[in-house]
Amino acid sequence: MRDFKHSLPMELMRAREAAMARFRPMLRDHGLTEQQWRVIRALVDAGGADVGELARKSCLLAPSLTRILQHLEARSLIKRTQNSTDNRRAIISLTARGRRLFNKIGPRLESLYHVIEDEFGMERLEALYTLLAEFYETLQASR
Amino acid sequence: MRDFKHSLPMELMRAREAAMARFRPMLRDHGLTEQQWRVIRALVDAGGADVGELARKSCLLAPSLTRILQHLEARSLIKRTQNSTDNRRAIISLTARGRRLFNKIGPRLESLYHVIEDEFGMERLEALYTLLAEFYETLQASR
DNA sequence: TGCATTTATTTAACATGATAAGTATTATAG
DNA sequence: CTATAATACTTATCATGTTAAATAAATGCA
Repeated sequence: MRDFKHSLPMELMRAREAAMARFRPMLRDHGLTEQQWRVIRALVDAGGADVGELARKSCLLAPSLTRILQHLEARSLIKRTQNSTDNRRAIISLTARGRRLFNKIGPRLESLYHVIEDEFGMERLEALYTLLAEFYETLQASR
Repeated sequence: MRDFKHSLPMELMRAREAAMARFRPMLRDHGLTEQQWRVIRALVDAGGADVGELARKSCLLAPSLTRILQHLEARSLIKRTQNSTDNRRAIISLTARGRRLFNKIGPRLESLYHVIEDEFGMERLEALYTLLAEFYETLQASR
């Protein structure tokens, strides 16, 4: 059997964890988990979205997102607007406070990201992005 | 700011999830989680290890591993041997039952993995492995 | 030897991951 | 119209992720 170390899901996880270890402490300093940050960032990107769209954009399962939104709402970082033609969907958006938090943390994470770019090199990083996207597309296509 | 979609941890996660979606149903059919399988596989690879070594090999945090070992022990898939010169470390190993489960599931997961190899292509897969390993080493080296 | 320190593992607490089941709303066939 | 199915979330349950604290055994040093 193939060597245990040579397991793709494990290698993907290790690489991801190595990167997250750089970002997580700063998020934690601001009382945010990695997943909560993904939601905030997706909301900045979309400027308001229903729960389903948010789940796709932030790569979170619906039940996880439900709980995360409860936490963020309790901290007044997001709000829900009930005005669609479909009463099942509430539109989620950032509050002013949520945007301020994003503006504070975002640039700091960016600079941590630039450190990784410098260490690993832009070319290899782009190559990695490309392979990852192709891998994902390949596996999705055959479903 | 860089596009939200272009986030390395997210891309790593999506790729990993696309792969795991292929493997998880079969593990579930045998009552195993992905993490429990990683422990079993690490034990086959090592043939007996203390908790710390097992945590490293299976890429699990110690508290998670503690709980997982409790589950596996309750199902008689692993056993603990208390014979080291260091009474803090118990040596974990598979039971005969654990090995049988591995022998049953392992080949099936292998063939699922071969499907991915065929779809994505060995060359690109090797390129991906190489980049992931280099990325991990780069980020570890500067700690 | 005696005691503070370090190391290995476990507990605790809270958040998320994963699956199944429940609820409310909307769409649709007849 | 109306019963039924499909959709969008939410709850529930159990397992793991993450951090901090606790426990216990081994080590180092006065």
